[in-house]
Amino acid sequence: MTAPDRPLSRRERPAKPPLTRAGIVAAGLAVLEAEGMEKVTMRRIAAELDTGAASLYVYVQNTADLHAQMLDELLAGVTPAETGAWLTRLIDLLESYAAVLFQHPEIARLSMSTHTSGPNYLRLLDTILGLLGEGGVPENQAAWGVDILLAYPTFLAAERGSRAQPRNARDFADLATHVAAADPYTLPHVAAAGDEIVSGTPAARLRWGITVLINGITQTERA
Amino acid sequence: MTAPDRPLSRRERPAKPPLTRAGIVAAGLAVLEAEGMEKVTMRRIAAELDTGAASLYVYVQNTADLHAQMLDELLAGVTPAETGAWLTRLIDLLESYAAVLFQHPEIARLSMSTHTSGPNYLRLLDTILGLLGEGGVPENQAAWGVDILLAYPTFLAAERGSRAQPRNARDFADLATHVAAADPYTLPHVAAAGDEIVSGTPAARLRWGITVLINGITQTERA
DNA sequence: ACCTGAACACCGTTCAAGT
DNA sequence: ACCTGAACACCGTTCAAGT
Repeated sequence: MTAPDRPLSRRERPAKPPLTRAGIVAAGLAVLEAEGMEKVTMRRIAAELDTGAASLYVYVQNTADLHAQMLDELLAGVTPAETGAWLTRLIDLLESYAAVLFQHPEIARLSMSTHTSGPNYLRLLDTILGLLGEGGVPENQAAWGVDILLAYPTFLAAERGSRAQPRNARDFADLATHVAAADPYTLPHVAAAGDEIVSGTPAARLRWGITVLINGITQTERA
Repeated sequence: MTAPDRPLSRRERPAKPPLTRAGIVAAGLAVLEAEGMEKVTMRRIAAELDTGAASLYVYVQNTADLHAQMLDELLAGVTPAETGAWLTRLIDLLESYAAVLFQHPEIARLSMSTHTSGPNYLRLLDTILGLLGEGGVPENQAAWGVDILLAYPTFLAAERGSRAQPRNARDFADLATHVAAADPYTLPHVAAAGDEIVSGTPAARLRWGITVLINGITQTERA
């Protein structure tokens, strides 16, 4: 409405913080929180920082690089309890990892293709290895086991993260419908199991799943 | 070079097969095979079928719908052995599922966000439930277990599918580098486990992982 | 009913030109 | 060295107009 008829001088313009890699990642997370992953584009983030998309390329290699950085930043919040039995600490840690991913299913999806070896991810890996070691799991089983332990929360989150995601909700309802309508002749076992297949809250399935994985890792020797 | 100076008449033009949903899915798979997932776009597929992108929307709701359809089509090749012990048949089936996904990591990645409840997916579900039942696994454990059994191959394929994928290969090498360079003070367990973490062929890790999951599912009661 | 071209509203990334 | 605007080469999806 009251647009000035000349460009603002440097003194008058609101101070624009300098671009940094961290600032770009933070802006990316802000957009993610506010508008979801599909709005996390170079152009949108640049707008957030009051600049052009091209300017970001001084600090960020490409979109994949940015996404990996964002994921690692989110993992900063995943920390273990300091006391307690190794098993409860491990389950808690994995549930907290899952919680972060459930809040950001799009990032969970991304983390399958765009890996991070950022400091927070490595710390998480280290903590899990430590806990498995405490539980007496042989080192070679633990080393391959971490991968499996991190995979399942990621998968569950990607599959049905809680963020309002019309497409995904519809897909799952779709599966439920197909399972309910399964022809007992062509799909006898699906028809027999019925609701059981799609039953349970994500939290309940996660908890059981984590136990399954830990039991399996503990009890399965490597050839 | 020798372009005709008038449009070809209907008789002269090479016969153009009519558009069908199946034809569009097949064209999508052809493009996937030839040029990779990132080229599987509405426009590219339309070009393949000698038409415009808009024409596809008569048969396909949107990109997600198309992708789900493509995935289900790929699963047609995943079929179980007819004889043998339930355990070896189950392991074989999961390895064959994994093999398909390893050849199409981009589809594996996609299948996390875009679900299919297509006929082939449901058949796979049914077969696995049947085999677990044969193995004496209680029905409620089997019903939640299928999800876990299908998750791990998907995750592994998405993570390091074999198709030439410069970004992914670099990421994994990156992780290996970080693991190798892990500071024994801040990351003691990673440093101790060292190479072990990134060791083994995908096939070997997959086989051990499947065994881990089956053992866990068999031995973990549901509350 | 099916098909089409053109348009709309976007993308990531590069690059020459500025400071 | 950093920043910018403009350009390049794309996207998915919609829609009025044709057959």
